[in-house]
Amino acid sequence: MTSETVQRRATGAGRLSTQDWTTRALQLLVDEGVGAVKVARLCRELGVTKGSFYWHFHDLEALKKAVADRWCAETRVALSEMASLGDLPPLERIRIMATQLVDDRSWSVERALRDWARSDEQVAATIADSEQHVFGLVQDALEQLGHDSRSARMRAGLLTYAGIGFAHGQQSLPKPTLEDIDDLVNFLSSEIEARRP
Amino acid sequence: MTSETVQRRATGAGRLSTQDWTTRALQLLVDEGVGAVKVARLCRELGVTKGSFYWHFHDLEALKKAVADRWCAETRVALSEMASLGDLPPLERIRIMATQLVDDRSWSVERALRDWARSDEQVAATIADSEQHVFGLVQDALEQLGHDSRSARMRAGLLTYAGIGFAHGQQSLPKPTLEDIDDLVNFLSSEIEARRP
DNA sequence: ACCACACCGTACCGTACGGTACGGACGTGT
DNA sequence: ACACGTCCGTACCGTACGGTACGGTGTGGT
Repeated sequence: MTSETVQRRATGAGRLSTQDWTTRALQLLVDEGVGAVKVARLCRELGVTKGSFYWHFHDLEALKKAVADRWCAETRVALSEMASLGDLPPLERIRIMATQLVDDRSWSVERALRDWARSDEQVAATIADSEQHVFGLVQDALEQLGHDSRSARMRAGLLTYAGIGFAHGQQSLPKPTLEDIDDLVNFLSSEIEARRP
Repeated sequence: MTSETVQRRATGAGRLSTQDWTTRALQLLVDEGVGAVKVARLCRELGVTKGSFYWHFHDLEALKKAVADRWCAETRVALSEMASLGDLPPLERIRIMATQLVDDRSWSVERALRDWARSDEQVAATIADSEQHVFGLVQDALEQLGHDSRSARMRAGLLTYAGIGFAHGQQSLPKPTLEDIDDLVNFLSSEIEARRP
């Protein structure tokens, strides 16, 4: 039933569902920031008027909350999929996460959602959870490689913060290649050989 | 003359200068994001009306440009001060940069300005310059420590991205202590001992 | 004393936006 | 065929905002 509705709206005809609004709102949010998600703008892009919007949602906050709820759910799914990599060797887990972060277009929604989090508690909480989750995965992998907790904590934090930074960086710095990622993973898993005075 | 004007405005009396507007605008920008810097809001907080604003600036864009110009200038000064660390030992240079990044409150303006950069070309360009500059400093320091260019590039990118990420991260991850930074710097300057199969 | 200018207040306009009230079209079950 | 609920269009309101026009006020120079 819902799939049919979405299908019809995708072709331009038919009625709108809640998901149609949230998807378009999320797209607007990613492309042009929080300030671009407005009622009139959404209605114009969906080919409807405000009468439709205020039938589906009580107000703008309700729409934003729906978007946040949906994104939080999808993020939880993605994180659980990451956790299901537990049977792979630790080095491979880290490599996959690093590669996925760089290669995927997920950093664009990451960036948009992260500045939305400045004005929305729920989004901020979900992002914080996401950070801690990734950090924990990397830390566990490093500890399984024989690193003590202090070393694993430092290196996992370094990689996690670097991932966040990569999402927010301008494109001024050279984008790391697959070889760079290999170097990086090998580097992160290496032992400290000697300290220089 | 200007100092007197600023002084008097700081105590509540007197006329306003251009700097009074830019400082308050920057403060608003940092605290509540780009959407909070409005004419009426600024006038209310400065105890003036719009007649004053539109005498100092032609429109809102002019005010934003003034803020951007001023911040860009201050950033250039900070970067040149960083470059004046050239005579210090390389490890110390990296440690100072890392410590300053974590300890200082500069990350709050960093974060605000970086999402402003999404809608402003000048701000985006300045941030990109800043990134490349920091990256270059770290890379040079690592090369002076004997690392080949490929290794230095990877490690400098890792640290730079981690710095950006630290500015944008929620406070969910543990804030690195001074000891953590020591570990981090030692780790970044270490040699790869052995690769695990 | 007077003038000129920097600085600001007052009043006003156009527009964009969030939100409301209400009616009409369309399908669906009986 | 009838009623009912879903979904949306139309018209309208209040407000907040960017911007303009113009008059007033204080201060420094001559």
